[in-house]
Formats: sequence, C-alpha cells, structure tokens
Amino acid sequence: MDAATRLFITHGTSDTTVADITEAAHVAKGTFYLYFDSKEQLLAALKERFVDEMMTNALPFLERIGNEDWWALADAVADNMVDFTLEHADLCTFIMQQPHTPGTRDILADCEQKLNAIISGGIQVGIEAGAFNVQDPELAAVFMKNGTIHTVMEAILYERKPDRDRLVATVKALVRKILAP
Amino acid sequence: MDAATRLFITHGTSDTTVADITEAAHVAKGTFYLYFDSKEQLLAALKERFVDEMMTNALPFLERIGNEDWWALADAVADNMVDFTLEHADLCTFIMQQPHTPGTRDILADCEQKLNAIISGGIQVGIEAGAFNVQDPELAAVFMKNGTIHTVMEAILYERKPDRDRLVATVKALVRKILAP
Amino acid sequence: MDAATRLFITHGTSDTTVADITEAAHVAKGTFYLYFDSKEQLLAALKERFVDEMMTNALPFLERIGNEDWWALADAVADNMVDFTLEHADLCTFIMQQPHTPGTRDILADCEQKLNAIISGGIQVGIEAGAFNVQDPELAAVFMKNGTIHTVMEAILYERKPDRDRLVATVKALVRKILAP
Amino acid sequence: MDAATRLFITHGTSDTTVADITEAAHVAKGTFYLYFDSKEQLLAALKERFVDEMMTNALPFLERIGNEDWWALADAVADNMVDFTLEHADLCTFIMQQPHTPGTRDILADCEQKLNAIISGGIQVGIEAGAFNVQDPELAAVFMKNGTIHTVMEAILYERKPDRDRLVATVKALVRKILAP
DNA sequence: GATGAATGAGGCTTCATTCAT
DNA sequence: CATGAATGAAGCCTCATTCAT
Repeated sequence: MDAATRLFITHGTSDTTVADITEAAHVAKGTFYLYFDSKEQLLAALKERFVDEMMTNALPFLERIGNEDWWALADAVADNMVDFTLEHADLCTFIMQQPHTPGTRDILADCEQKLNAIISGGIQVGIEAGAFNVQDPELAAVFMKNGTIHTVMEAILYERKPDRDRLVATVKALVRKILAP
Repeated sequence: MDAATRLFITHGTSDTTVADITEAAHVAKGTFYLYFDSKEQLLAALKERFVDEMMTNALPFLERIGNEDWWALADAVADNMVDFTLEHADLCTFIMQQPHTPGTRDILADCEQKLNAIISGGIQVGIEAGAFNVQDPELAAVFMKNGTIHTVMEAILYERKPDRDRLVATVKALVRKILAP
Repeated sequence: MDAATRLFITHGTSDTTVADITEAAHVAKGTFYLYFDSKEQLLAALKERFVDEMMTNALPFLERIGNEDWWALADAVADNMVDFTLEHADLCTFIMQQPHTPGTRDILADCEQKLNAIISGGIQVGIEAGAFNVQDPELAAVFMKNGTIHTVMEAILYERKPDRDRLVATVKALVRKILAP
Repeated sequence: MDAATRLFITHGTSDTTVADITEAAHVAKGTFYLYFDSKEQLLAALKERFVDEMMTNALPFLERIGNEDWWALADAVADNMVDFTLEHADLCTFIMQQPHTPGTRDILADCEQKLNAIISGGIQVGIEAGAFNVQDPELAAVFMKNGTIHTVMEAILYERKPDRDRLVATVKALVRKILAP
C-alpha cells in the first residue's frame, strides 16, 4: 500500500500500473492479487485507510466541545487541521482527485459530511453558549474547513517548504474573525 | 468538446474513450484526430477554454478596484464567485481532479495564481485605503477563494438543488467578517 | 472462423489462444474483437454455424416422408448421415467435445433433439403405413443416429482413410434390420 | 480424485483450477503435488481408473463366449452396457470430451479398441456357431456399442430420471434384431 | 507429510491511433 | 473533409507450480 501510494501520488492513478506497484514493493505481480481483488479495490482500501486516519484524528475534538475555553478549542482545531493536511498532503491530493463521480455514495463523501457535522455542531454549541456568533453555522463550517485545507494544499503545491507557522497563524486569525460575535 | 465534457464529467477522464466521445458527437472516430492531436491534447484544450472563461470572468473586477465602495466590490466578487462556480461546477470538478502531478507547471496552476494575485492585490489596496484590515492578505485571499469555491462544490455534490441565495448570503457575510477591521 | 476451426480441431479449444487464431488468419489481435465479443462467443458462433448446416442438411428429408418408397428413404437417410459426418468429422469431434455442462440449454442440444424428433417421427409414420416395425421408435431413432455418427467418427479416428462404401453399406444393412417387421 | 471428478463434471476440466480441487478435498494446494505431478497427470490418472473399471467390467463376458446360450449372452452384454453407462454417465461424459486430439495414442482409445475387438470377436464366434448373422461384424460391433452408450448418455442428458428398464428393453430388442439371421 | 504464500509466464481484452478509401 | 476497419502495444488478471516453513 505504501509503494502504491508513492506511485499514485507521483504519477497519477491511471498511469501507475499494477506492475509498477509490485515492482516498487519488490514482489511478483501475482502477489498483488493475494491482497487486493483488483487495482480498483486497492484504491478503495487506500481511501478507507485515509478516512480512518481522518476520523481518528478528528474524534478527540468532539469530546472537548463545551469542556474548555471556546477560543482555545477553535485554535486547537485550526492548528490540527493545518498540521493534518500538511502531513497527509500527498494522500489528500490524489485521494480527493479520485473520480468522485456524482451519485457514487462513497466512503470519502460520508467522512467529509461527518466532519462537517462535527465542526458545525461545535460552532452551534459555542453560539448557544454565547461564545461565538455566526449566521449560518453549517455553511460556515464547510467554508472554514475547505478554506483551511485547500489553502494548505495550495501552499504545498506552489512552495517547496510551506511555512507552517504562517499558515497556522493566518488560519487561526481568520477562524477567530469568522466566529467572533 | 461539449460531448467530451459531458462524458468526462459523468464517467471520468480515463473511463471515457475516444470512441465514446465521437459516438456522442455523432462523428466517426477518425474525425476526432482532424481536430485534436490526441486525447490528452483535448484535455488541455478543455482546460484552456476553462481557464479563459475564468480569466474573462475575473478581469472586470481588476478594473473596479479602488473605483467604488470597497464593501460593494467585496460583495460583488463574492457574488460572482459563487455564481461562476455554480454554473461551471461540473467542469470545475473534473478539471480540478486532473492529475495535477506536482511539478507539472500547467495552465490551470498559472491561472489560479493569477486569480490569487488579483484578489490579494485588491485586499491590499483596500487595506491601504483603510477600508479592510487583514493580517496576511495573500493567504487570506487563498483562504476565501477556496472556502467559497469548495463550499459551493460541496453543496452541489450533496444537494440536488443548491440554495444559491443562502450560499451567496453566507459567503458575503463571512468575507465581510474576514475583511472587517 | 475457418482459421479458428482448424486450430480448435488440431490443438483443442483451450490450448488455442486468440493470438494463435489471429495469426493464422493473418490479422492483428485486436481485429478479432471487431467480429467477436470474446473467445467464448466465437465458439458459440461456430456451434451455431454447425447447427445451421446440420438442420439445412436434415430438413429436405422431412418433406420426403410418406412421399416415396420407405426403404429408399431409409437408405437415403443412412447414406446422407454417413456422408455428412464424414465431411464434418473434425467439426463434429470438437463441437461435441465442448463442455456440454449439464443444465446449459444450448443450441446444440436443441438441434440434436429436433433431429431425433424428425427421425423418430419418420419411423412412426412408416410404422403406421405398415412398412416398418419397431417397438420404441423414439429410442430406436436415437440409437441409430448415435450408432451411425459415432461409428463414422471412430472410423475417422482410427483409420487414415475410412472406407466410405463399407460404412454406408453396413449402416444401411443395420438400419434395415432394425426397421424390418 | 473424487473431488476432482465432481468438479470436472460440473464445471469442465479447464474451468476447474487446482485450487478448486484442493479446496473441495479440504487439503492445501501444495498437497496436490504430493500425489500428482500436474493437473494434466491427474486427468490421465482419472482416465486410467476409468479404463480399468471398463475393462474389469468387460472381461468376464469374454470368458462366457461360447459357454452358454448365445442370446442370453447378447442380452447380458446389452444389459450390462446400459447399466455401466448409467452408473458412470458423468465420468463418461467428461472423459470422452477430453481433447481427443487426433493422433494422440491414448489409453482411452486403446481401451475402446479392445472393447470393439471383444464384441466383434464374440459376434464372429456366434456367427460361426450359426447363432447370429451379420454382414460386417466389426462395424456392427462399433455401431451397437455406440448406439447403446450414446443413447443412454442422451437419456441422462435430457431426462432427470432416465427409465432404465425402457432403455434395457429397447437395446436388447435392437441388438437381437441386428444379430438375428 | 502438509501447508499456503509467493511466483511469473501467459492469456484475454481494451483502446488510442493510423490510413486507405 | 470524413470515415471506420485495422492495428498492436500495453494493461489487468489467472493459475499451475514451487518451496521455505
């Protein structure tokens, strides 16, 4: 799976052959099919692994809602989202590129919706607690999530060494402005 | 090109064959090669057409910078960005999915950087004019652009009929909060 | 189809590759798929062609039932069956070898049953006319058909040049004894 | 071997993999190669086992030639041939289907020729003894053998429960007519 | 003896591209 | 200009066979 990920990232999914993958993994072509039903299924497995990591990373924040200083939580989420994207940028890039054919109910979409729900849920509780003030928490959540993730991804795409601290600082500042009453 | 676009959107680029395209366009397979050098080149042509539309759509705003009420301009940009994305959502989806292999300097990347420059330039002038106040105008521009575009795209992906007015209202409100001193 | 037939006969169906067939036919491998959906479908097409020939060969006899001397008709059928098998022996051999998986309702089985019906029908009319006398015309028809065809096929299998006249003479004699009152 | 036979019969020889066989036999794939050199050799072994049974079944009749009532012997042979085929129908079907490539001198062909020799030998002695009368005992033997065996096989192929008694009665009657002076 | 993961040759099939008509 | 039959490289996948445990 690691060999495949590397190749998919550098050459694209359809330009990477099963032969390329097995060669990179130093196994025979047939061995591939002991572990995956097809090339397509490998992609599904990679997606799943990614989604799992994403949820594992996000869940802890769910428990912190309401337990602590609202602004500290917002900062922590922003911080974590930037770092997670930076660390998984390559995976993100190619997994999100996967022909997300409209209508195909897939793992990734579900995950993304859960994430949206978590964020917007947090915001709503924050509003009720009088800490935040946003007109449309649902859309604001989606906006901030995408703003953050894709800003990081563009940074990676265009710069050799993205400036993590600058990204974190900016995202935190923007999130604070958005949530501010 | 229209037939190709439709097919690329619905079935993905690599699952669409030249035969599919020519059939949809009611011409013979050989005819394809009278107008395009290869399938790959068709993709490039589609990208180019898209990029042209994007720039054509964005340029007028460049001229409006400084000529009018800053907040009206911000609203107009937000408004236009939502509408443009809504109208070209399908194209966006699959063009942005194109194996954006890192390192490949391509038209789309250039366009996106120009767009970023326009937006962040406008913000900077706005700041100098004392209308806006943002810490990092460059990153803020990227953040708002991606926040807006991908929020619209998620809306299209998950909802049958996205609520345009709600999207516009939210984006405007968020942009105002971000730019507000 | 002719190239395929030759190869199937000499090397067996599963030992003959599509590459072998196209090479023998002096066309490219891809050309095969312009005319057949798959290797399996080619087999079906060959079966169909064979079945058609078989029925075309058999039908004229149906019209002769009752119109002429019974014994002349029996002789003619025997004669024709030997000749048909001799001429198509190779095709017979490999088509009949095809995994006739029980349960698979296929063209060949249908054809064979129609043939049985024609023969046993003829015998029955002959009995009613007082010309023949057989206890169980249905099974007798099957017995004679298989006796004839497989005797010819064994002759071909074991002898270089089967003695057509001897085969015809013997089959005629046996058929006469079987049908005789 | 039993597992293999079952699978070969139901799915055909080339559609049955060694993995299928070992799974059905509840052993590991490697175990197969402790007992057989190759898949091909297994087929040879099955053929051999079948041929042995066939000869074991036929030999006793050889000794009965000339020792008893000729018609009783003919009846007994017919009877036995129907029963043997009924019992081994599945094996017969797929073993006879085996790419009997012309030229390949194989066990099965030898066996069949021995069988033909036994039958035609019996007939000849019967003729010399004045009991039977056939023009061409050799071909008549082949004709009766194939008529009988393939009639039974067709009965099995097309009917759920073949009527053994009807088959035996018919075959006996036909054989008697053929051998009758 | 038994196992089953690993192998890799080779089969089937697809499809971008060409070219004679 | 348009056509579409022909091409053949290249991909995916299967499966008989091996071998270290």
